[in-house]
Amino acid sequence: MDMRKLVGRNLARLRQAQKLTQEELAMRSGFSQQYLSDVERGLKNPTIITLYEIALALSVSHVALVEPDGMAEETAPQPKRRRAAGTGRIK
Amino acid sequence: MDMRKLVGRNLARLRQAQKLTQEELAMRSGFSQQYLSDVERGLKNPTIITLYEIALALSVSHVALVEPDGMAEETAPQPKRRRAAGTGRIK
DNA sequence: AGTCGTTACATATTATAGTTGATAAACTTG
DNA sequence: CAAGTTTATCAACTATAATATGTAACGACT
Repeated sequence: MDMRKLVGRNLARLRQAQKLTQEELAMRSGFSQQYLSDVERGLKNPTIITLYEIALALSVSHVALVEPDGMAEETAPQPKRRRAAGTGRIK
Repeated sequence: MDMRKLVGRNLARLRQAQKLTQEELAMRSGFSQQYLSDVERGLKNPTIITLYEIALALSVSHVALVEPDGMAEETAPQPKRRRAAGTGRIK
């Protein structure tokens, strides 16, 4: 299950349904057209606040952006989050 | 509408409903107890992948973590996303 | 073919998400 | 009440999300 792809598909579908271009949504949301393009193509892992603000600009519920859309899932696994970082404290 | 607080409330409620400690959820999810504590208290702005992985560890749908929970919204506005960054290119 | 509108691609930078370890504070239990 | 358990808090670090800018590629239309 790839959340980036799911959210991307939902976003693209909802935007197109409203006959909006990415540029128009960009202006409404304050995100750049280039960023929205990446999100729609599943290349970005947005935060929940970003999700909400995009939904707001689209006048839809943020839930609509994360709901399963009935598309067949690919066999590729969900991209994982970041790996291990610093020790958190100077030893 | 503060997404961080909403997700935090949903997470805490669902976790407690399953009688899980943050430590146990931490072990199941691979996130640290400290991080989950921050998320539950609305102090973190997780990405959609993080959202999904927490939901997976809780054996609930990720949608359950973002659904409105009927709590009265505070008058404080949604925290905004990040501000302007670099110029993107050496001029 | 040329033009226009739209989307995709590239790059460098900054802000912040997520990690880690330590530990204080709060809560629960016997 | 003391001890054990759970959650909250702090701080420093690394990885990455988001920004800004430029522009290539694509599709539609004349």
